Amino acid sequence: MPRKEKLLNLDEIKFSCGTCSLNELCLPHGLEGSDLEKLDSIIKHQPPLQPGQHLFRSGDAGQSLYAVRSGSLKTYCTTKNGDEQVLGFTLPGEIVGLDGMSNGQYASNSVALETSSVCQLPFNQLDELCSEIPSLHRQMMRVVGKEVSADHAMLLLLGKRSADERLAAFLLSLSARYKARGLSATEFNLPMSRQDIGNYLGLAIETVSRLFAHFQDQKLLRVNRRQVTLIDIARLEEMFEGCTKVSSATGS
Amino acid sequence: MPRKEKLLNLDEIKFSCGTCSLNELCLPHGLEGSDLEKLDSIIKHQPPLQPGQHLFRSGDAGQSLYAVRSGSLKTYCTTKNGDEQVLGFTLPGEIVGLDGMSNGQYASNSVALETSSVCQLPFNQLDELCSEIPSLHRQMMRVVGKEVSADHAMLLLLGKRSADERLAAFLLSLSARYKARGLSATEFNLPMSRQDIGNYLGLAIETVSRLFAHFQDQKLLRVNRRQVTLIDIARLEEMFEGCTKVSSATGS
DNA sequence: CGGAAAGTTGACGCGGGTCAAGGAATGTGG
DNA sequence: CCACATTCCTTGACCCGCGTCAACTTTCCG
Repeated sequence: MPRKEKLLNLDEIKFSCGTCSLNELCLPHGLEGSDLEKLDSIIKHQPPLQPGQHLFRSGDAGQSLYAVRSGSLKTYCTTKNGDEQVLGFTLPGEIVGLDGMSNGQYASNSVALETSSVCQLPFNQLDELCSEIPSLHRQMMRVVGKEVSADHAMLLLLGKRSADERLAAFLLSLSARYKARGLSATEFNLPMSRQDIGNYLGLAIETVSRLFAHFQDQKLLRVNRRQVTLIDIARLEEMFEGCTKVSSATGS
Repeated sequence: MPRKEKLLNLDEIKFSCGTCSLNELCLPHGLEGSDLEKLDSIIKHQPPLQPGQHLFRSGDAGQSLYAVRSGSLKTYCTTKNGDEQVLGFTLPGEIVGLDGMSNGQYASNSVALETSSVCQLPFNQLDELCSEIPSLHRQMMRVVGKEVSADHAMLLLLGKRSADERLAAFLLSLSARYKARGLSATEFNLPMSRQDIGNYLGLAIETVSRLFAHFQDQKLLRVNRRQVTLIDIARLEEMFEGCTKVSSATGS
């Protein structure tokens, strides 16, 4: 099948950190030349994930970080009595799987919300590379520090903020992250369901739905199912004055 | 002043990772011999912190991690409108300051709850040492992964759990951490105020007070101001079935 | 076309926040 | 040693934000 082979080759060319448009947002940020190639050489590529397909599950003997290349993921954990807490959403250029570094198995689950592809970075090879390339080690630490900061901002959100402040913060975070990826800051599709949003923000799904309606009444945004248009970002920000920006782990 | 000099020498001898009883809980875990000495050599010691004294503040150009040697710290962040969210409490052997790794300044504040001493670990020297000692790099990653896992467990707690489940989880976490340090798992002093507990758990101070009274009525524990005696740990755990254990960043 | 999943909207009630008052421990100056 | 203030904690009364329950609509998908 020569046709398939050709496609694979094309993929391999396209999937290098050096030519990846997310480069600056992602782990390679700050790396150059041969260092970039070394990082490239340890990355394993996989067939894209289908919606609903898991990248890893809690308890999996996971030994890799993953950088999202396209699509989006949802990370969540579950309790023994079965209910689920959404921990975050991962957009292209962001890293997922950090909680697997503690003891060799993941403490959370990660599932594709849409068709998504990821770059797999095995821990042990990444570790080795970090000794060779000091700036990679430093970049790893930055990514990790960012994740910790983001989680802390989220703790503040859940601990102190009212329902409308939470939703405003969530939309602003998405907006900023899309903008950083060269997409529109005001018009985007939500990759996740109301269920997921509510769960993530510690709110009932009905509350989320009502808040969207309420925001629309106030001319803060327009919303039609998953299509959102932010109209008055300034007032949304004002409404949410004072919280550190909520974002996921990224480079830089 | 020969007397002072002698004291200082004693301190220096006592304050080495090799002889520290927290060794196994802390960053040096897994290191031996000369590696341990190298780590020791980059640690800066400081005069103990007094209650209420800050280790660092949000925005400080912080360039260090800190390992708590004795006492306890509270980490918190603030919003522009002034209110405060407690992010965690740090006990001996635990690491604080990870969120300073992302961009060279801390995103949170850390303050001593009682007289406390810490070991200061400058990032840049730690980075260098990580290239030299691969197992230190791996241990750093474990510590960081653990912090992320703990934060995720906390997100679940705030997002999904009722007030009594939150307090039960908090007490069990403290109990387990004291036990790991060779202290009693059933009798301990709370180093933090009701205010801090409530803030940390996303509850009003009055709610915390009422819950303590309620738990006491149910013979789950005895409490007198900050002195707590857990009577029925099994029922506390049952009450909190299903949440991952909440703990702070530690070694191993 | 039918059945399920996702989203919306309204009615109701409870968990826990808020307000207020008072007690207990600790500190401070006389 | 005592009056007094201050801080920390407790307890009660009230009430509101948001969860829960339920009915309905819309979209999705085989």
